[in-house]
Amino acid sequence: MPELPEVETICRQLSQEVTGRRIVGVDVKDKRVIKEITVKKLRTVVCGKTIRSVTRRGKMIICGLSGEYYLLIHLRISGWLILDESPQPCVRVLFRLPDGRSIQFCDSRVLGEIRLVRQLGTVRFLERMGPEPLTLSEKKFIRLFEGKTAKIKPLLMDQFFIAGLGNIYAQEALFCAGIHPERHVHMITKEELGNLYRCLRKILRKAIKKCGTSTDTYTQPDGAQGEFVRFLCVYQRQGEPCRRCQNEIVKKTVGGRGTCFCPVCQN
DNA sequence: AATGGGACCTGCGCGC
DNA sequence: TGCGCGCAGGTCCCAT
Repeated sequence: MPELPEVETICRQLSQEVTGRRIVGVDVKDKRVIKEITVKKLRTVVCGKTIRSVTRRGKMIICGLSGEYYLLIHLRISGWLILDESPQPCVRVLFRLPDGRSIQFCDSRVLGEIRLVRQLGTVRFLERMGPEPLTLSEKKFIRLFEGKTAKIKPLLMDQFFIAGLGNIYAQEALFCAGIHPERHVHMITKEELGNLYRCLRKILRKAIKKCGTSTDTYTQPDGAQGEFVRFLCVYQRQGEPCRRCQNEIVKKTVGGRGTCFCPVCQN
């Protein structure tokens, strides 16, 4: 699933490859991924525009275009971006570049979305989004939890609480910090939250360094796999031995989401 | 106000 | 072999 490290990897690679290039064509293969505007309008506006930047906020990819337009791309569960000359499997939209390559929005489950806006401030999802975990002090991180009572794992995955975490990295961070995913946050000490903060940042940094986690459809824009999958401790490891204590990793539903953890190391 | 569940989707793996 | 079912997950939306 594309979460912060995967989206960061995509943005870094794309930014390097396509910044300053012109979009010469937009080919929409599946209009379901285009939200809020018509395909015609998207094509009319985007054709001829130069890509000024490729950045992200949380899991949202923000592609700045000339003429003060922003292309917003959310990959949701099964989306990925490929930069290539030949059309890829599951491609839904292609943005053609002058050199023959296209930025290809691929998505097997068609839950991802592309939007075009003039002002980022008008996008509710971006406006309400919580802080970036990698540019947040420990003090501010701990302060986020004040007055909260929810279970820790659903809270970490709440984009309005903190940005960029999904089911993989929330689980991995909790394992690292030795915290049970169902603990209610008011029962977690400040020391434990400090530990969680350090675990979270360590894992996100390492995952970015390894160019993300390829478990399902995600690949980097150049087609390479994300290598963090080798370092997963709990995600999709139910039934396998805990890397720390050798007891069996279990899986249960927490806040409606599949959640793996070590019942011995995490409490 | 916070939480839970369904809808959106498709591909895959399972049981029969 | 083949069919149908359930599950996977991020976000939105509605109900409680």
